[in-house]
Amino acid sequence: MTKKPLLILTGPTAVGKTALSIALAKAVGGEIISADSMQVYKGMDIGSAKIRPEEMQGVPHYLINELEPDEEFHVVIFQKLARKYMDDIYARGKIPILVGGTGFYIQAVVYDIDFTENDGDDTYRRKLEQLAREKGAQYLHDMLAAVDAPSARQIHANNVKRVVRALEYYHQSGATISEHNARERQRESPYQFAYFVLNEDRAALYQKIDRRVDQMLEQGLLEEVRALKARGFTRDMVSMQGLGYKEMLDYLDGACTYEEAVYRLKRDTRHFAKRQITWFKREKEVIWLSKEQFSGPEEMLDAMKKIITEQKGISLCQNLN
RNA sequence: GCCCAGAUAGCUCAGUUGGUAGAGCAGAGGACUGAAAAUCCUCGUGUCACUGGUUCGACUCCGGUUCUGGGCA
Repeated sequence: MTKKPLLILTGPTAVGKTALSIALAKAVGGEIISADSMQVYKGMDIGSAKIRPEEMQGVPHYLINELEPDEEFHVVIFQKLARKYMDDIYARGKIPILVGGTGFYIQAVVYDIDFTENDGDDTYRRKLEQLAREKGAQYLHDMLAAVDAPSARQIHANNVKRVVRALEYYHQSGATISEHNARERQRESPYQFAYFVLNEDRAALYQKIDRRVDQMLEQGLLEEVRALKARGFTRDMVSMQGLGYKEMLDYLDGACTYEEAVYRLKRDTRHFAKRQITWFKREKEVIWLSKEQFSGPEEMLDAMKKIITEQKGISLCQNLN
């Protein structure tokens, strides 16, 4: 059986994924699944730079506005839902396009990473977190070293989240996460995929980020966050740890000045973009699209189509959007 | 014009009794396999404003010059 086609369009925040994704979807007969950890939440529009309905131009989008900000969401849920939507899209004879900046989510789908060994009960995790607070990060790391030395060597003691997860994995599966990771790393993708990473000159990207934050503020980011706060959403929720939300919440709570909040939002968004790029550099089989290499969007789109059809052997849909 | 305080890494500043310098931030690189817009790790040579002098040796002491704050006229 031949592998099913899958297109991926990603890149650092603010690079221009959204606009290109619509053009790509229309050109190949695709439907878009958002691979974004923040755009799933309803009411978080400005801060997450969510695509507006009128910008979609009739291209179907999934995993946008599906959850309330206090609902649970993480890779495993993402993977499950993305697969479901992909099946629907294949059934309709269309090509799914993963669009978004969350590299971890993309990896989970593209390489079909196995996450089934966990039971969803988080009492042990809570206990570990409590231990870390009381006895320190080193204590927890020592616990890990006792049961899974290779993981302990790979994970820095200060990285409490990683240490907790490794211990949790061992507790629930009886196996070590280091072995699991090594195994999953060998996986071959079940898809015939083209993984595009849109990128541009670093200085230009940083300028765009600063400008986009200013635009978000003009569009009413503060009001958006104020409304979320009024509905009772707080910093301990994953959604409220998103860029733009945590900083504005700090300001609204009186923890810092407005200027300080804006400064941090810009700075941390730049840091985030850098981390995203680091992730994609490590990811194998990616196709880098540097904006500087093309005269414009049309030329870039032509190049993408060529790679998709000729290099990847994916045939486009006859009934385009 | 006079008095005082500064002038050290892109920015904000440390620098002990003279032995050619170090933090935070910015920036760069990296990790990541159930919080990932999260979490974590690594990376610091720069005419110590300029210029004379004292000294074996000056960012450090003394003189002068320039500039920047603040004060007094």
